[in-house]
Amino acid sequence: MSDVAHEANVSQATVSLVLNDVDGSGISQSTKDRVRVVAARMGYRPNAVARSLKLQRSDTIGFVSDQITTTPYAFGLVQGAHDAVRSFGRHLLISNVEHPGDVPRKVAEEMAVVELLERRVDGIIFASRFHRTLDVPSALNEVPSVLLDVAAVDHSLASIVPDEYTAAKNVCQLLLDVGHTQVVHLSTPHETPSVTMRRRGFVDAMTEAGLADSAVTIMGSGDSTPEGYITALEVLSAPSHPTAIFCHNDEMAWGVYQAAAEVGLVVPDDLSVVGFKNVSLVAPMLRPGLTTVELPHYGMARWAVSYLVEGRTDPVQEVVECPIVVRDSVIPPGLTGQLTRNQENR
Amino acid sequence: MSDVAHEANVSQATVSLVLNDVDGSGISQSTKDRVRVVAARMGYRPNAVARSLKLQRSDTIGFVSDQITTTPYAFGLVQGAHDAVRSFGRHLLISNVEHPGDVPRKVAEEMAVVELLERRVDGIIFASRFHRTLDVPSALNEVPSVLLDVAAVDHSLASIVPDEYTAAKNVCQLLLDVGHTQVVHLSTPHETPSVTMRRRGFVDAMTEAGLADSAVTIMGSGDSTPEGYITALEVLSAPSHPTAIFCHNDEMAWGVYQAAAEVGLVVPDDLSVVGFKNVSLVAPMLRPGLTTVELPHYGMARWAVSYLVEGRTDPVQEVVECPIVVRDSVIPPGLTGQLTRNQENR
DNA sequence: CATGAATTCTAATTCGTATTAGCAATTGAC
DNA sequence: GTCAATTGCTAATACGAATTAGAATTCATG
Repeated sequence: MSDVAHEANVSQATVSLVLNDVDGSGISQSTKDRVRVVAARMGYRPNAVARSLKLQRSDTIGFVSDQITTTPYAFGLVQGAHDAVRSFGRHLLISNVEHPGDVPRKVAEEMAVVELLERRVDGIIFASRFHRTLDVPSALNEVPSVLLDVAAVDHSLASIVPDEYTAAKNVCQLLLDVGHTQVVHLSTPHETPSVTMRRRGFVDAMTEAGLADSAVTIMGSGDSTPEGYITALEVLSAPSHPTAIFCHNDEMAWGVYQAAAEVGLVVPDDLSVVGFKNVSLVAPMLRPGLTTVELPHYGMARWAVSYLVEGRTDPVQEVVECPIVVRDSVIPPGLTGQLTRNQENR
Repeated sequence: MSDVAHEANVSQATVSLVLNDVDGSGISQSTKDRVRVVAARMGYRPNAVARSLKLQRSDTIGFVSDQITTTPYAFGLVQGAHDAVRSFGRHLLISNVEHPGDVPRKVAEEMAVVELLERRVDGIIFASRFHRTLDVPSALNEVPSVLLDVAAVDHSLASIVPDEYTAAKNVCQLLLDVGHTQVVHLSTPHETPSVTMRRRGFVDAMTEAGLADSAVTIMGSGDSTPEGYITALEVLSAPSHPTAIFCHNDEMAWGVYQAAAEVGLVVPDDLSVVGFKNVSLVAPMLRPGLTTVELPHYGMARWAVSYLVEGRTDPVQEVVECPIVVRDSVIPPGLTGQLTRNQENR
């Protein structure tokens, strides 16, 4: 900047005033033009580090997560945060806490936050790959922060989570609406909010339909495709099998498709299936397309960024609706044979 | 730091010397202890921005990509870069160029790089979601840079790409080794290095096996699962169908599985299938598990980071080997009925 | 022509740290 | 008791920009 100033025969202050378009600076148009031309000619490029130091603001947001950058699951979160941040002219500093290695997770998380604070981020988004309850790093209180998909034990920080309970209830209702009465919930043996809320949504939907007794929840040994397959195989091999299955997630739903094919059942003719999460690599690729619940990760992350950029600090607890994505895996029970499978599945 | 200095009755310089453990500084042990205690008690946290300004080094690496952060495909690249960077005590500034919107891609890329330069990153990794040839932003020359999965038109920058040609040749060889002679390559109508190198690998493997005449490459209308399905359906419905299919990627291979099921063919009994990319959400989840090629994205990204951290600037053109991941989708042709499908597929 | 007002610019300071030259006090040697 | 060497610390400066108080010049007015 000094070089530009010298070359344009003005002071460094003038260059700063011109390039930042400070109004009320009273620089004559001719000087402004001259400075701009010289700066362009010399290829002047502002030093954001110096700028940050002076302004006490880095135009950078920290993003701490567990496995998000690392897995193909919740990349909508990073994507939303990244896009939103860029649209505000800021940048994203990502810190993934995954391999705790020798240090316990809690310590690793705290360290990640502290490192971001040292870099003077203007705010921090603390995200989880799935909705869970956490004892959140205390250093988060030193800067505006938002919890993404994380239910904190105390509610002193703003947070945004999906309404998985209502979503689960709604997809189940969708099954009930077309006439299913024998619905099984294929769940997974974890006790995160994600899991329990989906279970509760299922149970409540069934109960309200007067089907409390037939609301069967079955626990697989995990939440992946092969685990869904194995569990579904048992369920579907039994003499009387359900006419619909509500899966904890799309991956397990795929396992259900595989198990159904194995025992000669056709989806959706003999078995309706719904998933959860709308995994882009799975749900739309299955044949027939899987009806599922969309977790609005992208929008949630955008909201989190907006919250920080707007300078808010109030501890709102946002709960967002999850839209149902209807595809072709649900039809009324007992329609077997009435539809020619190959044709109606596009 | 001044506050700490004042509280410990020393100068700011002393605090700096102590906290940075400068050797040869000649600070007495007692003073060191005192300073450290005071700093800890006051919760002193260094300002990385000021540090960067003074040291002319940000300990930050820029990561520019097209769709990586955004899609579940090549997340191994971000993951590797992130982990490597963290292990060196640095941070990653991610800039995804995707929605060019009103500005052309080239301009958007150049802008992304320039923004990173303004933030004084110590180096830039310029990555692509898939291996392709690009006219790379010229601003990359102003800072140490590595091209990841990008073949630049000129070779002035270091780059690292997978050896897709050899990998393709090798998987095809694997099919030939077990006895297949009627092999079809299911490709996609793009002309990126990824696509052409896999095609060439296929053709060369076939030619070297004396099967040049039966080396059939079929182009789908795209590279996704449904597109693979549609194309495979045609291929497999023909009176005489191949005994093995080499797919451009895992997603298309899944489409082949679906098409096979549709026409009553069993994988691998009636049809062997190999994919490419080892997509974690697909290849291991298919039944039978898909034999495919692993693109070593994680390791490539780590290499790129190491290159930058080591301060290298030589324009190496690294080409890395892609391991084959053997699962259960390949067996010799003509074994139909000899294996009981349900049992051997785990 | 003097005075005040407006215009146009600059000098000086600041942000928080790293680093070097050098000062003061202590110790050692004779 | 003197000088040199050593120990232990500090003052001062720089990094690159933003910002403010005010200087220098021009203009308008009576």
